[in-house]
Amino acid sequence: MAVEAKTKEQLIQEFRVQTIRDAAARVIARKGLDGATMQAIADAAGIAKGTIYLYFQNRGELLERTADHAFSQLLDEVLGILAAPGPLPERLHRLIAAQISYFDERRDFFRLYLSVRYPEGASEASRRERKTWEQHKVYVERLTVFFEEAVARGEIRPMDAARLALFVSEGVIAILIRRLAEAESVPVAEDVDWLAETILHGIALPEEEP
Amino acid sequence: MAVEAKTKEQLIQEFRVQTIRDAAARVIARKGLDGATMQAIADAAGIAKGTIYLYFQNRGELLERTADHAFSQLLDEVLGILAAPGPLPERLHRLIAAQISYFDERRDFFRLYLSVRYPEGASEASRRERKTWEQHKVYVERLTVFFEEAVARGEIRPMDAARLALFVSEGVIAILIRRLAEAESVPVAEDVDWLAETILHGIALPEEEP
DNA sequence: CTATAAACTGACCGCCAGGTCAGCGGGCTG
DNA sequence: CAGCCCGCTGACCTGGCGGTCAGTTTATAG
Repeated sequence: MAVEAKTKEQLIQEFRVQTIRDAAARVIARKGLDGATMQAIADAAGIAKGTIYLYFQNRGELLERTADHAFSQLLDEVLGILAAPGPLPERLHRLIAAQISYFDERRDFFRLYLSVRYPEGASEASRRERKTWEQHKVYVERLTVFFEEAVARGEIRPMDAARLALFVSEGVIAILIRRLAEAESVPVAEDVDWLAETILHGIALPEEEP
Repeated sequence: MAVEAKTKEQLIQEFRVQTIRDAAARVIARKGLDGATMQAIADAAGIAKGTIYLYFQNRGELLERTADHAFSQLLDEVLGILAAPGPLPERLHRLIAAQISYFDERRDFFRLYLSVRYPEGASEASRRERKTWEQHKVYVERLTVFFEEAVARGEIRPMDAARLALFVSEGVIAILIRRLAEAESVPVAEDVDWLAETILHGIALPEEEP
């Protein structure tokens, strides 16, 4: 009895948390971080503002957990690809495809992603949003290791893996910005191919090929 | 007399505008966009808050003109490089060098740059900051033409110039993020070389070279 | 059906931002 | 030197935000 009741409570709790998170994500996507007021989120969730505070400590926690949840799925997928075996070009391709597809199917989340991605400037940054996007850091770090291993294995030419990791992650964003800017985009596969190809071989003319 | 007086007025006007713009840039750099309140900017400029409104309509205009002014110098330089003759690798190199050097010497401005760079999300974006960074658009458009011409001239292999332009501009940002994240950076030249090299030749092993 | 507890509500609070404007004072004119 | 002009000031206003909590509604138990 006690156990069952507790479980039920937890389910309801979880359901409410999820409802609020989803509403927050929708509002941020539509109006940006600044436009995502507690009232707007409450309205979007169809509840009263006060109710949010039964499930989240404050606005900061809500935003943070919204972002964490929204991207944990993508992060898992990406880390899986990084951990899997296979030739580098194929894994790089899958890596890029996963990210572009994710945001292409959830265009609104990209705005949330951008809002949250950059390190709050050095020095005495405002207290707002301290945690600075833990997941993105994990991703870049893991990507760095990925390239380090590729260099060690002789799959790519020797180069600074950390620089490369950031370069690749920004390259994905470049393409996404372009995709989302235009109303009707080319197929995802085209952008993925282009990006993988460009990162692998650069833009210069091939030196000597048949 | 009238003319001279008018000139003097204009000089004073311009001096005030510049003082305020500079103060705004400093504050944004130190505290971020959100932390750049009118009061904070006034304090930094050593004037009263009300005075700002004698020279700028409102906060939006001040921020916009601050950004415009801060980067017009960089934009001029970059457009000059794009318009100049020379072999593509060299021009690409100079292009990257100009941007990285600029922000390396004015690290604080990079924060301002990031704040302002992205298109305000589609749909019914908040009225805040409408103009969406005209200069950056000009830069990317001009860069697109630059690559189109390079393709036409056979200097690089055929590829989508618009995609490439965005890719290059984001690549610069990737390196800048990395530079500014670490306290003591490697020489600018190293990063520039790396980026130009990577964009030109990619990361794959060379096919067949001596 | 009633009593009690839990979940929910939204009017309210304090705070702080952008923006205003009546008045102050330093310098130019006559 | 008097007095006016005008750039400048900063106390003040207004609005909207995050956050609270007394009161209401709803669910559960007996």
